[in-house]
Amino acid sequence: MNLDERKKKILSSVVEDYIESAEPVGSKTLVEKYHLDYSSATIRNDMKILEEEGYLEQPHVSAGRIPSTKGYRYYVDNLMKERKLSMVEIDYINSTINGFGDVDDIFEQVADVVSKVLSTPTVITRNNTDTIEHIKVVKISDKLLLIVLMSKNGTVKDCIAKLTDVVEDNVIDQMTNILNQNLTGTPLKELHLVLNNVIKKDLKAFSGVMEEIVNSIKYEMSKDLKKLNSGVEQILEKPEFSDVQTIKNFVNMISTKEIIDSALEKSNNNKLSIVIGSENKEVLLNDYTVISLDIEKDNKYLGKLSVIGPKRMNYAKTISTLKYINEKFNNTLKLNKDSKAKGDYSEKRRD
Amino acid sequence: MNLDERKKKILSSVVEDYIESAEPVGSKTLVEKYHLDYSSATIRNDMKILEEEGYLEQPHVSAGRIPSTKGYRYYVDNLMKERKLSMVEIDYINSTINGFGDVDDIFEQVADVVSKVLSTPTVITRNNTDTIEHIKVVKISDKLLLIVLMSKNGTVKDCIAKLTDVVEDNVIDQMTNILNQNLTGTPLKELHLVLNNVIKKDLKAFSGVMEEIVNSIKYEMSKDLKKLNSGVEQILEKPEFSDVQTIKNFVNMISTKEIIDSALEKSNNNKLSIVIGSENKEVLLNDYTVISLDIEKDNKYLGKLSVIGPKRMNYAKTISTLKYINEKFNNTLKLNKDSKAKGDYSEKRRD
DNA sequence: TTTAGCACTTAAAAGTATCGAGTGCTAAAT
DNA sequence: ATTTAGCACTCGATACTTTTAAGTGCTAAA
Repeated sequence: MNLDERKKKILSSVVEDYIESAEPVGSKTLVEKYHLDYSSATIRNDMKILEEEGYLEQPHVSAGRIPSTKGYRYYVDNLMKERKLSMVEIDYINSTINGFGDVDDIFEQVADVVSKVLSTPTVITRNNTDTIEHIKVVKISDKLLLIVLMSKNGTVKDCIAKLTDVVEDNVIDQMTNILNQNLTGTPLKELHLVLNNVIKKDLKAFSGVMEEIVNSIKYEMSKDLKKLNSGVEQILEKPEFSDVQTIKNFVNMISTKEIIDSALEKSNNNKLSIVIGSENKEVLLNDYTVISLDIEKDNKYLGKLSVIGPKRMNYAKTISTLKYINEKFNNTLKLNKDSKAKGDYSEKRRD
Repeated sequence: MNLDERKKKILSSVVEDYIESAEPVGSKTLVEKYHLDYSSATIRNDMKILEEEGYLEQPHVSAGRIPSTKGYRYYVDNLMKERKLSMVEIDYINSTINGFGDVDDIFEQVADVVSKVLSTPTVITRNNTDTIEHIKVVKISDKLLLIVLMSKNGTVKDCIAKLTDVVEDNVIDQMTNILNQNLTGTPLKELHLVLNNVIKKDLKAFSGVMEEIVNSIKYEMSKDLKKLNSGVEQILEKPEFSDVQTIKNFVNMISTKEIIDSALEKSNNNKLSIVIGSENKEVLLNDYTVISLDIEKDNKYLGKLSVIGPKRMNYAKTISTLKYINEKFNNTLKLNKDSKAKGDYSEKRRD
């Protein structure tokens, strides 16, 4: 596992050249483009050793070398240099994320920007360890209720329940109380289960009304938290997508919820997770790399931002972009709720 | 423009065979597969005339014929037979559209189903002639307001405004009144203009608070009303997408907002609009057909549902699917608001 | 340990040959 | 006047062959 300096230089040059050119890298290229003060024959010998050790691969005998998964991994863990974002990139990010809307909206904006800066598809996943903090029911008209769900980490979700009959105001207040008593502290993930219990316990008292509300909440929560933010147009321009089958597989892969789920699952235990090529459990992802960063604000987990691209992606740029976004969340973005607002609900309800 | 019976039969057979097979149709195929009681030579003569008249095209001299835009147009206007949806299709549609959520949600479900049934991308556009009927501002916590916009046709939209300072309840009531006085009846399309005026007139009185609210509303309204509901995976399996350039162009086209806008604009004056190939103003759409249907309920325009596919799409099936959806809106789906609820706002406001 | 030199391998590009589906036209048949 | 059999012709598609060039691995010398 310990490579001498020259081999390290060769490996990192191969990785970087291949990331840039998408062409297998030959010994001559290395000598000329990178400043390796050795002859091409020497480099060739080293490359052969690097191949035998599993860091490089050769598409065919008369081609240059490309990095293997192990090669990328070594590069990412040991050789990669940090890359600062350029002012242009920073300006672009800052001017596009305006901070309007709820946390979901902002996440969507972020994913959009990231996919543009990196020319690669971006997946966002929102917080799923969050819990319900408070529920509010607002009567919009006689047969229309707006249900607002506020979570501990500051997300606000709302949905509309259509009633079949007119309901008295005090009934709504009673129901709101029931919902709050039963649901406060419930993880969003488990909300549907708890709601089933609520129905069983209290349905009789309020007949169809509660059922409507519960159904609406369930539907709202079932809407997919994972969104794929395009960038597909852009990735298709990359040279690895020059044959029809690759494109089809990629488009299929990226539209298959299960695959995206599996990709994101793997990264659960690390703040910054990099899963390269065949390190992905899912076979269809074996030619791709998934980089995810947990987005946090004030030590609260807001969600995961993931980038899916070819193995040959710009690792340094991707990572620094994600980190910058996380920084931005902590330093400049104000979110829906600041900590001082906590606990206000019970005292000052107006409805 | 008047074709004799035999030529009509030939044209419709060419169109239908080509829709099915995606291969240029030759005279022999026509004689054998369709029951044309003439020799292939006779058919060839007629095909030549149909080509001279512009209904058919020949990719190259030793190939069969494919329909031209004019040919498809004649087929759609004069020859196409109505096609009833199969029970399987109807069941699938009915079981997938559950009617939960607001009108936007239902439209999204519908687009999803349609793209699956037709194996082709579907675009939905929501109502943009609708007007504001009533605005409600709900205080969620000290520094968080929920603004609910109700439109005349029953859409409910809402957004969240984050305040920098705590605001008194009566101030919120005053602001709500101002908003309602100024905005009731405003077309959603023009909302941002009117909001600018509101800021100018009333900003001084309520400083930053109103600005926050107005910005939130603006942002919410600026979110794209047009959504592209995938189906891209499926369309790529069709034989016209067998070369990389076609796929890239298509993916680019379909991700370009301006192109989609232009496609939908054209259909503005008809309930059912069919724009075939080169009839599309936008050059990039010249190989595609856009079919749109205005969705209405109780004579209220809810939005437009559009399907984008290759010229070689199943016109009859597409049209009958769209019509079935419209019917479904009228017969079985209940929406947020029924007409009786109208006018309730002013009398019974609880806030 | 490094390097010059060279034979060798192979994918990709360019060129060539063959095949066959489908045509248009002519002349004969209805 | 209309229809049809017959046939030469065209041209894309497919398969096969040749050429080219990039890059290697090995050997022997520095």
